[in-house]
Amino acid sequence: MSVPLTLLGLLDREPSHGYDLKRDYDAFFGRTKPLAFSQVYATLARLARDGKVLAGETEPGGGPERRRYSITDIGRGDVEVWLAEPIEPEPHLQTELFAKVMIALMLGRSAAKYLDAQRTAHLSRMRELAELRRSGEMIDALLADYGVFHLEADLRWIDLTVARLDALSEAARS
Amino acid sequence: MSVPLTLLGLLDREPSHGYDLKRDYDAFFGRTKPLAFSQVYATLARLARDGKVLAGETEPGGGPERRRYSITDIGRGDVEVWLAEPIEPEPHLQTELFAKVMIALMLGRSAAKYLDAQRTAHLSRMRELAELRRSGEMIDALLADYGVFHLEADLRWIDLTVARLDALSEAARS
DNA sequence: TCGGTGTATTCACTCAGTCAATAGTGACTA
DNA sequence: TAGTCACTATTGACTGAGTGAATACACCGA
Repeated sequence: MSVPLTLLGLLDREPSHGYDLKRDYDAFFGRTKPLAFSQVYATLARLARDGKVLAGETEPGGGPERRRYSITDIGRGDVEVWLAEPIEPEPHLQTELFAKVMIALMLGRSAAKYLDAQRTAHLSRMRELAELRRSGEMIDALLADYGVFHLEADLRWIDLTVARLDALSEAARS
Repeated sequence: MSVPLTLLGLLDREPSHGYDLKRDYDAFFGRTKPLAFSQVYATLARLARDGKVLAGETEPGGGPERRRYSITDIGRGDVEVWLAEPIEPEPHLQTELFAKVMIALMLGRSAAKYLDAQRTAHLSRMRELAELRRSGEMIDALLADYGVFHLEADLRWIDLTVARLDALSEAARS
């Protein structure tokens, strides 16, 4: 997901404190998996070290001391590049699904049984996402769509793989 | 991908050396992104520390010293559980695509332009995978199918998102 | 005998991420 | 009014994943 660049992007709107940054991140990108505070500060420290953000002095005020972070020109350049370049589309073809099937076949376990269980789990998750899509805000709906599309992709692949299991188990023995 | 469990799975076939393990891993799972030797040994060290593999003594022989690793009952149990349990289907709905679109909208950049570039990159990658599918072995074909299905899923989502860009930019400003 | 190639492992290091600790303020409450 | 709870805000110590460079032996060909 590139947490550093997402935080940098948020800081490109306006300078902010680690605490607020965490809240913003969660609101937009961390709905299902919120960012830990400690990770925000760890990331900010690395960004500051690399000259991409500037850490202000600690300023006392109503409450504990806080530190204002602002983006630098270098950081702004990074965001620019990041937004201009498309991400690598499926570069590695690496997948846990495939790994489990192969290892199962190598060890003489039933890959079909595993794939069946996986299909069930996928279908159940699809129902969850359908519900989220119906009940949530617009952003949730969009993310749910993303999930559903990829679950469907997995399901297609699972069916294909079940059909090719014999040939695959051949390959696993080599 | 869970490198530890994949290595453990390979070791569940028969004891092996780090070097050979790396070769096996690459042949089956690292076609596009091979595992570094150093990562194999680092992972094996952690597995040994946790009692999941047993590191043999260094044995001199024809060539440099080598160390034979074998799986333990604990390790075997882990593999069993791993193979029995389905993976979490799209649990986090976290995606770089979405992050870039949102950040672009927040900063007043053209998300449409980015999505267009991304679509082009995806289509080009699909042609690559079609070629791999045609020319490669059976395993490559299966992995290519996986990639193609997920690229199609992304493309559907990209189209959907382009259509909703106005509403989204509303949400990005909140 | 010199250098290259293949085998085999280790070391030192960075990045990502987690958990626990610390510390100030304000509000409620026994 | 002392206690503690909740909220704001950051730091520190640590683990796991992953990388690049270094080391070392054996064999082979020029």
